[in-house]
Amino acid sequence: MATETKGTAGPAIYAVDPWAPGSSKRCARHQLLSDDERAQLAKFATIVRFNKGEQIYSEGDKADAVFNIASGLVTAYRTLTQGEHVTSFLYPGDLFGLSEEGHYSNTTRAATSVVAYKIPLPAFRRILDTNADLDVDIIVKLCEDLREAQRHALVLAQRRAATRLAMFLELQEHLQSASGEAVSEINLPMDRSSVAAYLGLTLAALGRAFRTLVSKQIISCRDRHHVRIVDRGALNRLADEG
Amino acid sequence: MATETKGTAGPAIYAVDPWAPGSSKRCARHQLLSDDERAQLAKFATIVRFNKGEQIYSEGDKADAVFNIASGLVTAYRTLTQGEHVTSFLYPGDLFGLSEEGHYSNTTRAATSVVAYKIPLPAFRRILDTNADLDVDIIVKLCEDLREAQRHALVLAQRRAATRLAMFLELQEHLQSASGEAVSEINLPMDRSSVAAYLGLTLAALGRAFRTLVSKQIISCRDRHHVRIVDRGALNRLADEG
DNA sequence: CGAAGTTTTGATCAAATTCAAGAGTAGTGG
DNA sequence: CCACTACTCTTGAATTTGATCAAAACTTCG
Repeated sequence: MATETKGTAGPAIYAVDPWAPGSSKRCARHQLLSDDERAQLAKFATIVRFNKGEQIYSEGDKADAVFNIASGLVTAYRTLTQGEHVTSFLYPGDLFGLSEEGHYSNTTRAATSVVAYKIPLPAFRRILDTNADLDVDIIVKLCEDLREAQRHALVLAQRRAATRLAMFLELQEHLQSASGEAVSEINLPMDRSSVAAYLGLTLAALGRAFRTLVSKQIISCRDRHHVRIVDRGALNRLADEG
Repeated sequence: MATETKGTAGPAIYAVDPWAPGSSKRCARHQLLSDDERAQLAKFATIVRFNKGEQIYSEGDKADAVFNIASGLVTAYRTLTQGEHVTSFLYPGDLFGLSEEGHYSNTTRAATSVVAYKIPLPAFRRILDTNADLDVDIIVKLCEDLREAQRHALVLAQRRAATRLAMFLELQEHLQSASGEAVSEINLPMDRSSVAAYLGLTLAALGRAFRTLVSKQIISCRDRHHVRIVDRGALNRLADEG
């Protein structure tokens, strides 16, 4: 596990280059920030650690800092009268705590143990004001987040549970391959109930969807957090033909 | 076909102030751009007009310009094998065509007749590079778009059709009140099938949902594009308790 | 090992989809 | 101005699918 301390590497924002002529490697994410930018941000950032299950901030809290994940997985969610809705899963290189108007718009919780940079909002704004390049980086990152949220909506618009799961698995695989990890197996660090809440399904329906995909020989599960794609063609068909 | 003429007043981007201390008027949107910024953008912008139903750009097209709506309603959607999924409805003051990586990520179509500013991407990037304030404005706008997309996902995560419709109506009303319009009646310029595609429902299910809300005396429909809220309490309850 | 929590599985019930037909709205041209 | 056509929208009946409720299997952790 990557343990970082103050002043070594600094915050990092990973994203695909949006201006690139849509050529060869459309999917590779890379570090947006220059060493100088990282150093500048690091000056004001503190390293914070959260244990699995610990809350980072709550929906409605006064927003006083933005966070940048160094390692671990964060779940962003909203609490409704009838249950939880998971807004997004946040990975290393992601920036969060930004999209608000004075108050955080959702609750965030460490899904695994998490190490993150915490940057006070005033400092962050000051850096934004003085560093035009960083502005553009943030814009790039936000565009990516926006696309991601739209993809999430696309998943939720699907009728069949198996389709939603198939799309989710492809999404996760894509995320992992884009960040350079090995893709022989899809890693799902979050627990089932979070996946269910992300996919707008009950735990029961999600379980059934997994069973369906496994019994159709489309995927196989080593354990609850490791899925292997057996028949990619069938998975693709499920994902885009509904 | 779209006719173009040179800009007069200039682009305008409307959004809520995200840094404002979460005090009194949390919902009011205002013009983000200064006169100077608008003038600068106007120098490179052309005015384009689209008739109802006309396509503005297609998913996958090379992204060569961003658009800013002056008047009218634009529908952004993706085409799937099984039908259309509406990503978002775009209103005057909205900016679109930005969230891509060299290629547009969805298709846009004029839902009514539309007047928009078209800003070539190279010029837009140049302005971004030289104008730090504009960067921040774009960031603010993107954060708002992101929240919007997340709200959309929240709507789609709802199980009952009547709930989705209730949330949609509240969203539309909120949008209209935030832009200063009268709110005695909710205006739905788009057609039913677009609403259904936005809500992830079939036309049939949406029709039934409307009928349910009307028969329960929660709303009343003057015609297909004008809805009045009769029992706001009940609508709220439906929207947040599922 | 045992206990609390999490996940799978099963049977019933409610709700949306599908398919098909009927009403309502434009929009066109005589 | 009305009638005609094409289109959009609503309504109805049968089927599919997920939710719900409840119980059993599996994990995890003390």
